[in-house]
Amino acid sequence: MPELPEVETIVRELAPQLVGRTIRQVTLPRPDVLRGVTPARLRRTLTRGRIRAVTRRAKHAVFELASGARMVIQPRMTGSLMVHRRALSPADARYAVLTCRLDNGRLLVFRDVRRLGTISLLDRRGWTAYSARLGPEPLDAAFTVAVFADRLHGTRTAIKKAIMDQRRLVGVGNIYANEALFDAGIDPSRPAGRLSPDELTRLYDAIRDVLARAIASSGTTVRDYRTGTGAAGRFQFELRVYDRGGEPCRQCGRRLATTHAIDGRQTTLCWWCQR
DNA sequence: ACGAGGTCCTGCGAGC
DNA sequence: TGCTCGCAGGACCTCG
Repeated sequence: MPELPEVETIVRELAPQLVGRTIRQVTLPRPDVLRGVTPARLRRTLTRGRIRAVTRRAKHAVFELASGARMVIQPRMTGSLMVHRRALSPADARYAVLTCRLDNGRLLVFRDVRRLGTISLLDRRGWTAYSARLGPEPLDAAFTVAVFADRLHGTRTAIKKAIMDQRRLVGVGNIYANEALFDAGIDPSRPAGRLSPDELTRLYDAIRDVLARAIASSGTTVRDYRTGTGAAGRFQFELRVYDRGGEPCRQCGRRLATTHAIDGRQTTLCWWCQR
């Protein structure tokens, strides 16, 4: 599932192939993924649009056009973004949600099997408002441990749920929440506002470290995720807890436990190392 | 203000 | 073997 490192990887690979290109033709076989924009308006805005930048905000890929319009794509669970050199295979075409034919003949394709992903279209003002509703970027220099502590202050929500709340900080989903809490040695069910300054610092460091290491490995492929060139990520080989329920803890050797007690999401932890 | 739970969506694996 | 059922889960919604 694309979280911050996966979307960052996708965007870094797509940008050199897309920036400066003009969109010639748009096909939208699955318009139910659109949010706040009609198929006609998206087509009209994209067609003949020149791509000025491809960036990431939170877990979203942002395609900025010369007109100032931004198409924001959230891959969510099973979404992928790729540039194809030739016509799509039947398997790709089956799940294609949006296809943009470029002036060099290549195809930018948003593919999403489950279609929990979304596409929206924002003008400058809409983008400012959209971005303002999201929390700070955890890898930005402005995101200090003091900012992190402030974002968690006073809430009794489980710390795992809190760090996945995109209004508090962005980019952390289920995989990296599990990993960061293990790395920091913190029980995921602890009330967020009750963490000691030392625990907050450890978790802050763990979040930034795991995200940076995952970017260096081009993300985590457990099932569906592919990079912008179609390759699998490599961080699944570095995972310490996620998807490892029942297996031995890499730190103490005890059996890792999986629960669904926090927000109904799969949580894997070591009861010994995360007390 | 916050927490709990429902909704979207479809492939896959468990179980009978 | 072939079927049904429930799970995977990020963001957004409503209800209490």
